[in-house]
Amino acid sequence: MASQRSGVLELAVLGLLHETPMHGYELRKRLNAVLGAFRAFGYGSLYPCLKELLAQGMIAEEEAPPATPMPLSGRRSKIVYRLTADGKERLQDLLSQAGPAAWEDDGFGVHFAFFGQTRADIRLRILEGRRSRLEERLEGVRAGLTRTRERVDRYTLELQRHGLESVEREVRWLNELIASERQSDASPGSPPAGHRDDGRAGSAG
Amino acid sequence: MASQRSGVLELAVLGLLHETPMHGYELRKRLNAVLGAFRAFGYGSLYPCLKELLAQGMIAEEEAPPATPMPLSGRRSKIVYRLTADGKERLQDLLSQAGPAAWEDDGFGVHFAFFGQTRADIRLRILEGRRSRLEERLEGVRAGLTRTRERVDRYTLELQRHGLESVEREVRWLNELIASERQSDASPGSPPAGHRDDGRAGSAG
DNA sequence: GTTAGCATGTAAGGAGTTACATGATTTT
DNA sequence: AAAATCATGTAACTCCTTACATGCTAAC
Repeated sequence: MASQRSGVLELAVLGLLHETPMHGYELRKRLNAVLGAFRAFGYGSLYPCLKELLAQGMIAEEEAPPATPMPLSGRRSKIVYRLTADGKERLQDLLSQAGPAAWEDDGFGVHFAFFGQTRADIRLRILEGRRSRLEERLEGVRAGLTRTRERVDRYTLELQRHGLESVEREVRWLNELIASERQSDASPGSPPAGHRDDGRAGSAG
Repeated sequence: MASQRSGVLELAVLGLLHETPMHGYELRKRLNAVLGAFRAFGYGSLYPCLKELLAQGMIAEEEAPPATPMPLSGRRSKIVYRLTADGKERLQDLLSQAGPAAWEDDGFGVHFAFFGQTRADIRLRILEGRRSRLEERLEGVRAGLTRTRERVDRYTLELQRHGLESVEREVRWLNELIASERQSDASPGSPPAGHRDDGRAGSAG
């Protein structure tokens, strides 16, 4: 066990491999297509992560289908990974945690990306958690702004302005999402997203 | 010499102390007022940084003015730091580097915050560097989007959409800034004071 | 007289990052 | 056959985070 690598990468890898088996290089491209706007990972991060997930038994090398052209000898050039049962369990476990890790800057994007696999109540908690996190941040910055008796130069000010605006934007976005979530939650006739909403969590508040 | 701590914090601390001497606690508040929309630092990051900058001679403990109420004995409860000559030099050095460190996600905010201390040509290079960085990112994500023959669920899609929009927004912001920089650069008579007014077309949304 | 905020720190560790190294496969 | 891209990895490092620890000072 030892290193519990509970970072963004692990979740992202498990989540992507849950959709379909892949090899590392492809994984990285998908990774940067999905999360690319927020963060990027290099191979130096990915391969060690794969190595460890493999050691933990969360993923396994997929045996190549016999139809594929064997390179030459027994050595295959691509290593296709798939999620094991343990890996699926771990993924579900990670996606069920509605804590700071899920709504801080680092984690939010990845968690959101796999909301399709996440229970509706957890989704809501994460969205609300992030929103209040951002609102705290707004307050903090605004407090610093109003208390500005120091002469702040125009760049510092412009940065704060732009920062505030971005955060406000995200809050509005979250508001829409939360409203949308509540709506689909309240109407049992229409399923929330694309596929399955397994285990209903009783009633809403 | 040894550890050269050339991270975000160092620059931020040097930059803030250049404006006015402060003690650690206050420094952290200013830090999170200025950069709070992008990132936050705890005391566990700040104090070690101060310690090292002190050891390097970049900052020094300010001697308290005799008028202040001495606590009891020689022990003072607040430690006010000021920038030394070496520190100012180091700050200028850091602010003169128009490289990836200045336009990647981590560094850009801090560098921008202290543009007031930065040479005009460096400012422009950093702004343009960041813009092309973001444009690369846009291309990467868009490439992943168009090549989406896989069924992506609506959350992944919504995340990409929101991410793209945010990045596009920042690009537009950078465009305005760059235009503004070029303008003030070209007109030596008028200082770059006036912050952008509206009146421009386009930004409906 | 006790909470809340001010103020300063340390020890241990994590989650990637950077730079390097190598070979296969496809395109030009 | 050269160049680009695909594909996989390692070693060393770093900047910061988390959790902990302490005491002073103002407010209620």
